Amino acid sequence: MVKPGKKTSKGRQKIEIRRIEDKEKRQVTLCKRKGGLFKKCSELQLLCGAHVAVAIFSKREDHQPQGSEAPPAATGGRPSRGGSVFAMGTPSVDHVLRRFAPLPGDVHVEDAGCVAAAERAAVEVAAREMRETAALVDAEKKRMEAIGEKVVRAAEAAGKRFWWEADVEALGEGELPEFARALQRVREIVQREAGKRQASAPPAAAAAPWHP
Amino acid sequence: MVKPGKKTSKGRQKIEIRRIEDKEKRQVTLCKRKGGLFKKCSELQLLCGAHVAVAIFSKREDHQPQGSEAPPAATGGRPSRGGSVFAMGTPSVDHVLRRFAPLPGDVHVEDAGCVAAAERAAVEVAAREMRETAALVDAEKKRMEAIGEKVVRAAEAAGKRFWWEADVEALGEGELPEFARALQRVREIVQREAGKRQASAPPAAAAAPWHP
DNA sequence: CAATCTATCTTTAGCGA
DNA sequence: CTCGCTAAAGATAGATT
Repeated sequence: MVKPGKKTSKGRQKIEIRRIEDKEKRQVTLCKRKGGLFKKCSELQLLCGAHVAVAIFSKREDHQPQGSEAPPAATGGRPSRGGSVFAMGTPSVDHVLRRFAPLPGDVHVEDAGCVAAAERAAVEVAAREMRETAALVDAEKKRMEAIGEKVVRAAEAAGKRFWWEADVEALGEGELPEFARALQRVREIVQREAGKRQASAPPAAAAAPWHP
Repeated sequence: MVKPGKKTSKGRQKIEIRRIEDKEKRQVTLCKRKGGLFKKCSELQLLCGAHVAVAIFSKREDHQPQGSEAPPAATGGRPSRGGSVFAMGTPSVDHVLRRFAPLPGDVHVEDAGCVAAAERAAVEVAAREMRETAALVDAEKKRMEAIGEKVVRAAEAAGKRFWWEADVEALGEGELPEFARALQRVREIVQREAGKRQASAPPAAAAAPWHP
């Protein structure tokens, strides 16, 4: 049955494309538009056969005056760092994975390969985010800034865009099997360095390596 | 003046979300929806303060029976490889950069840092694309496949997602200045390998390193 | 937070240029 | 590949559950 005279809602209202000040509204809008954006990506891939990768990084809203950097294991294992990252890759339909999500268990991997692209973007954005977050926190400010700066610098130092992109360019399309090989070697180096650092570094604060 | 009786268009028609078979329509739709998607991203960033990275890779349409692998330098310097990559990063408004675009000169860099995220995604997708393209071409099929396979393998070999992402995880948020250092070392290695390859490889076919 | 509902506001399919 | 036009399809702000 229809309900003739019941005009319940006001319908869609026009809004300016400026930052939504109301924290709650902003959160709701993010949630809704995130879904819409993913749908658009999915459609674009289906309609045109294009590959699409998208990543959304929401800043953490609260900048609670730190001091309670105690491992908030209660939240799910992930400490209070950045916001949440939502990413989607093609051709997977709506594969959403939440890195740094409040719930560590809600990650479903259907097609690791396809997700890789989005993952990359997500991590990159996350890295940049760290630097900005550092501006809010004060205790680890310097350290964080140094990290962010270094990462960015490494990119710029490569000449232009991103170091490995430049490499790909140089290699061209004809030859780059060595590239893959070097890639693995890199990983070893980085991990070794990471190992050193990890060994000498105190298990301080909220540095829980979150178990997937 | 209005033109009262002139109903020129049929207005938006409903379509199914399946691959558009008509090549031309597909192209137009890609173009339009790409714009819409970028706008959505821009709005999301402005409204919610979120960071967004998106990359779109359009496959090359024609799978012309190879045999004429002659350097198509006439097209603008970039050879006939993949399709086009359109990427956008935040907080830059609508920064679109066309990697592998037909016109090598139309790249404007406003904020390298912000674009990095999108760039990453773009390159990643491009890499994957190469492998698929290989399925069409026959002459270089094996070589291309090997490349794609290796890259993907390198990623998986890292344990999970992508090699450097895993590294970032391992490092946690507390320490990773070494990461940046290793990153630069990587670049050297890769470039050295690339140099070898380039030196020994013939200046064959369409391997023009497109000058930015 | 996520799902619904409704009345708009926004995007875009089809055609041309 | 991009841009303009028009009208219908689709997305979503605001309120509610």
